[in-house]
Amino acid sequence: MIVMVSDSRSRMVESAVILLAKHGLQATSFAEVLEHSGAPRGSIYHHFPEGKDQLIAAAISLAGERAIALLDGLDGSDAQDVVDGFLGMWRAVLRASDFGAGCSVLAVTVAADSPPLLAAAGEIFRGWRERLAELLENGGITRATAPALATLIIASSEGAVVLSRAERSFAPFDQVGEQLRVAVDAASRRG
Amino acid sequence: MIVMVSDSRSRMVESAVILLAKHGLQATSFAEVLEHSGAPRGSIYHHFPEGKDQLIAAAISLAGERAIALLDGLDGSDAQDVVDGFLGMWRAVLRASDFGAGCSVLAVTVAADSPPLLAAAGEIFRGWRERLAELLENGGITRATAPALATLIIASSEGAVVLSRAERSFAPFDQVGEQLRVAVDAASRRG
DNA sequence: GTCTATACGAAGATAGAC
DNA sequence: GTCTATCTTCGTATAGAC
Repeated sequence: MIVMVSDSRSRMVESAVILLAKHGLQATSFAEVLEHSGAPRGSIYHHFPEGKDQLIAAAISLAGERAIALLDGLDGSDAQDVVDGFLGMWRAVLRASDFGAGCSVLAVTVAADSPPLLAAAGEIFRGWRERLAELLENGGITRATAPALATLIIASSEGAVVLSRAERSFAPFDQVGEQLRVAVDAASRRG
Repeated sequence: MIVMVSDSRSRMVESAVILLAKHGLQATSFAEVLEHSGAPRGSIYHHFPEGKDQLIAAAISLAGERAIALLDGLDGSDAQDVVDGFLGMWRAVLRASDFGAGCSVLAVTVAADSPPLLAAAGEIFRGWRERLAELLENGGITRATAPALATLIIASSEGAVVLSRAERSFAPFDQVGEQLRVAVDAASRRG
């Protein structure tokens, strides 16, 4: 039997990830997090003595680790399959939320008022870029191209999710996916 | 002598664009806008009787038109120069703000709580995509490729600005620029 | 067009009991 | 670990004078 060290804490972090992705940083208030998670009121500053920033940092850290875990599962695949897997994750987010959700790390980046929180977001993005570059290299892309191609894939995925949310249509997202496949194919041939 | 129909109104809209790009939607409060613009307190609901949403809609509309005007100035250029011009605009935003500002339309998209405001953001993005596609076509890209390539350029620029803000470095932005140039070059050759 | 005053709610945060 | 009560600040919005 596994001991539940702190169930309400993890439920709050989980809810914060979802609320950040849907409504942004300022709208992810303690009141919203408590309602969404069902966690008890009195446990906020017990679990997060440093306040909201600590909760948000934990949330984007979790979101960051989940994306890394997804990437890990794609290691060893052909570069094209790696890209498809990564895009598939974001497509699922758009579909499951009916264009109502995006990336929690991006939401924090564009609204953060605290330098440490912004730096945390930057570290997460950098981790994604580096891990994806490794996977692309393992999938047949040259070492000279993989880092920049990885950054293109992450930047354009993030942007595509925003465009599709705003337009409430998969059209922008799928156009980006199509062009990324062309780019990866060309890079694979060059490699 | 030109009549100043409403100077404080346009100053408020101008300030809202800047504050949205720097601090996001919720942080773009009337108090901040008034302080930044120097507009008088009593004129808020005179100029914007529908409240904050009306101010924000005017702000992203202005930002949208400015980007269109920049694109218009690039019409007739080679596709590669069009892309360089578009990227140059975003690079200037990052540089002038020391990585403190991004895209006001993106900021609204990820934090909007009002469907009309989200739809307004979507229309702006769609307008950019369509105009850029025209320019690419005029610059030598085939009609079959131009729309999707335009969307890739806009999505990846938006994402690259976010990554560079978070990492406080031009590295992600410049990697994306490099890869976009490769993609546009390849598309030009195919055309 | 601009002013002051004010209502009202929500936000983050703290104190002290249990 | 969780509760209630409370404080302070800030947000949007309205009313009515000038």
